[in-house]
Amino acid sequence: MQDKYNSDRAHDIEAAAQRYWDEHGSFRATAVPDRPKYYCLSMFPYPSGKLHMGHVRNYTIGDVLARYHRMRGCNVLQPMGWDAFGLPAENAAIANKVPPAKWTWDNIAHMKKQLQSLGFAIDWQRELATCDPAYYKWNQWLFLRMLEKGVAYKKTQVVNWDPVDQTVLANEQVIDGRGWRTGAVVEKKEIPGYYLGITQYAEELLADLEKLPGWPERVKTMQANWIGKSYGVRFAFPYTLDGKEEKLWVFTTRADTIMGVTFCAIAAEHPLATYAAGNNPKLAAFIEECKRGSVMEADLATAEKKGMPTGIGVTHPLSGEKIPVWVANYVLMGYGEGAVMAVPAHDERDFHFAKQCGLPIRQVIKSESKSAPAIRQVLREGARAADSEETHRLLKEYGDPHGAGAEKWGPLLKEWTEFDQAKWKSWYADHGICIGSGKYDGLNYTQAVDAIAADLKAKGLGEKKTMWRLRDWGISRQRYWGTPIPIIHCKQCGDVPVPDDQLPVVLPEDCVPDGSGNPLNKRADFLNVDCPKCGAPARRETDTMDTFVDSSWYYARYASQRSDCAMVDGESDYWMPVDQYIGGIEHAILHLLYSRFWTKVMRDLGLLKLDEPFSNLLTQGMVLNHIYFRKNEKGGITYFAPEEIEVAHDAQGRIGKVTAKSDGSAVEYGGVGTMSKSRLNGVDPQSLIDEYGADTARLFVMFASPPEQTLEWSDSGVEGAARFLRRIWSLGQELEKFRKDKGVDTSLTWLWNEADDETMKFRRATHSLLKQANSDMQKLQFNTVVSAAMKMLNALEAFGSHDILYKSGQLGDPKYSFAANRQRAFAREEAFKILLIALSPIAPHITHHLWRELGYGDDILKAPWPEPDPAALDADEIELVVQVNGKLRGKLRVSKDADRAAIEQAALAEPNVHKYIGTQPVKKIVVVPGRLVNVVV
RNA sequence: GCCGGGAUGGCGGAACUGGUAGACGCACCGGACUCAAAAUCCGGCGAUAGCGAUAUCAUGGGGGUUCGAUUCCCCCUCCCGGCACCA
Repeated sequence: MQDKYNSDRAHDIEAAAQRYWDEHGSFRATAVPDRPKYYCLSMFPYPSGKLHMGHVRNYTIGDVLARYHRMRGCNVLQPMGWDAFGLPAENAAIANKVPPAKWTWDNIAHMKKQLQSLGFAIDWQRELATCDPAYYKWNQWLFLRMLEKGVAYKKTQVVNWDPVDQTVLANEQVIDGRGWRTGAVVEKKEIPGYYLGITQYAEELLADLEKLPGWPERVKTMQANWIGKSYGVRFAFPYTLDGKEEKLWVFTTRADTIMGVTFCAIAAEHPLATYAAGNNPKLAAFIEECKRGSVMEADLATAEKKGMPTGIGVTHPLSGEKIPVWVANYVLMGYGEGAVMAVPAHDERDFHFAKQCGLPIRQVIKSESKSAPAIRQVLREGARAADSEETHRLLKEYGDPHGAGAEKWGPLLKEWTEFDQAKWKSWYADHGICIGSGKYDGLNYTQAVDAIAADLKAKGLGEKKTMWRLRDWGISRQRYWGTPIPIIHCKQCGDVPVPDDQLPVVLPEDCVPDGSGNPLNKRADFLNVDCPKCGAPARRETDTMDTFVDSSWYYARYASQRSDCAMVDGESDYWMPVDQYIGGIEHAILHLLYSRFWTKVMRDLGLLKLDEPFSNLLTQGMVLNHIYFRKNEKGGITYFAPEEIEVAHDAQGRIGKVTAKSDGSAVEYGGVGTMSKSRLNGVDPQSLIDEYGADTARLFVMFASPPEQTLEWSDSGVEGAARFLRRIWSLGQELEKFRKDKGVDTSLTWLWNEADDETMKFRRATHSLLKQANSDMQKLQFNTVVSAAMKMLNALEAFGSHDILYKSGQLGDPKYSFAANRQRAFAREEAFKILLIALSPIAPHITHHLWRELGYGDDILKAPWPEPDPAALDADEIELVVQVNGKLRGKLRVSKDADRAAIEQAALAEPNVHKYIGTQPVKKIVVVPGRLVNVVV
């Protein structure tokens, strides 16, 4: 074995380990029906060119889990692939005049090499790229099945349209109302496109979130908010137009305020607005203005309230009053009915609009007492809660809820829990008792909504209804680099699906987009086809699918034999669902929601046998780095890369003066932020691998912070990780050297009766650290797993060395008996093995190497994961903490089965305890077994 | 505005179901080795007082429950993230 663990050594052993895994097919996954499986999946990367630090973090987390579960005895599947369609390839093509296909495949080749150099336990035989016709064929195939089922359909939508590029722009590509590339004023345009009926699954998508205890709460709430279920009443305002009876439908969640309606507001796109504009040019102009506005929702939210009267009046369904109808820019055509009842007294938007336009405001709700928090506190804590005026008042009025007042509190309690459970958010702020509402006066929210809904229903003018925020998923993109939508447009037959036997519709790969429109529109060979129905010349659809389609089911494809005859096969029944999915929080809604939807569709088509694709989800935090900059006189900012910076520290270790290496003058420190090109604070993982090797990179990334939190980059932290590996190496070298030199038998066995106390203690430390590491691994808290490994190494080093143990060729430091020395040697070897195994998922190369060098086995991957030895953890004596009035006053060693009385007595006998008790009488003694004694005086 | 998550030394972060706050690492300080530096090794390292043993104060702020609170409850401040004319 070589002396030093340096960069070259690391690269050598890493390459050798990777070769070993490759030659042994170590990570090939085969379905074995009876074996427990673990499907570990990291979100596949977009092949942008090279890996970034986020990838390293993401895939290291996945790899640690894959290796850990494998050593725990699971049959592990960890695949990898490429989310290879998308805009960046087109932009690169425009910039470099290279076809997107070539650019993409080149990037894939490079990034694959980088991934391999990190030693991930990936089954590369299952690799897939979504731009491969063999993959996207099944996008097309499933799309056609959806069409048949009515889950996919065609409709005309309003989009951002760049008139110069002749293409649809995503909301993010519209900057200040102009196209990001052309600078042309973006138009709102209605164009036809294909939609997937995700709303048909809204109820299930919401309800099934409960089946996902292994998902982070925040992701689930984000999805729930996105799906946006709201309960309310849909009802109509009748009116007469040109002698005909018509109805203006609206939706409201606040039917209790219906008697406060002073006008109705409709969206600019509402049919009634179009009608009213017919003989009102001013209104027509206003409607045009509204339509031209940005479709970005955030812009809408901040826009000023504007509106115009239509001149049309409708009848209030309950009071019979005449209500004017206004066109208002704050009403969205896409939600509900595109029309609302306006109650300025109890709705903020209506209020602002009414103020702006001089419309009347009528209060119909009296706020209930603002005592909800107080009620909550009283109900929870009873009579003790009287710490505010409000709780005092309530207690005085009703009595103790857990005592005499229980009966009076009953209804209040019931009401409160109902409100709480239904998450009726702003109960005390907004909900209240009806006033000025005729027969509804005195009713609370629930009662009023019930009564009003019933009355509306009786008149045939409305009923309770559930509304969703979720909209159907538009998948048509006027883009080249994506899955072609398998439709042929025929003059006679209309939109004809491409027959299954003609799939895939292959995307021509030699196109070079020039930035103006979709190049497929210029490809006669692609465009012109015969109608599959009538045979007449027809035109192929040139829109491609949203790339989120590609990523909605790739996990199921990995889990199958990737055959040309089936989208997925029986193998997926074995592997699915994904046991652990790992990826960025930025996918919390779109990708994860689409995938859940897609899985349900595939289930309904009999392709998959599960409701949810991902059992457990880990959303890893972003990677941050320090930001350094200097402001120039004009206010511009110049950024400095961290390696161009010199940081001075004061005697306390605080950051002092920060200077640029180039000119030695001061630079400002801007804290930490995400790694970005513009701020020059990115770190290329390749440079890290080149300098230290993969193990150091992996170790640092896992140690620096828990996986869900942000990770702050630190060069000295990386150095620290490398230092730790060097120490492990030296220890391994010491163990090996001793064996070679002394030729001593390594097959020692543990004989507890030969071991001395120090050895017992050392072994106890080792096994309790193992216990901690195991539980942290289970909790996915890898930073403390590393910390446990570091503690093991510290303990090992402190315990002495084999050099001393085997001095002069005989087994023994003369201080100890021969037998005791043998046990010391055993305990060290055992601890080192445990350390290597515990560390192996995180730093697989060095541990693989040392395991073999030291003759512990052929392959550390085949070593079973160790469990702590209960006998080692068992101590005859335990240490108890002694407190007086809850303050630490001393420590106590007692026998492990000392009884309460003995412990109390021993505690009272402590001199320091005496000192603090003094002459005060002892009130009571709290004994927590195995932990502490607290003497209360 | 609504929803979610946070706040612990100079820094990243530990603390199992309420039980020794600050593990582990980084930075910093002192020492050994060295002609010297780096590397390595040994020691120190929350604040205040004290030569010291030790004491007091400390987990964003205020209150509460408890023998005991970083942990549970109430109120407040600040930070981060998501959604946002959703009727």
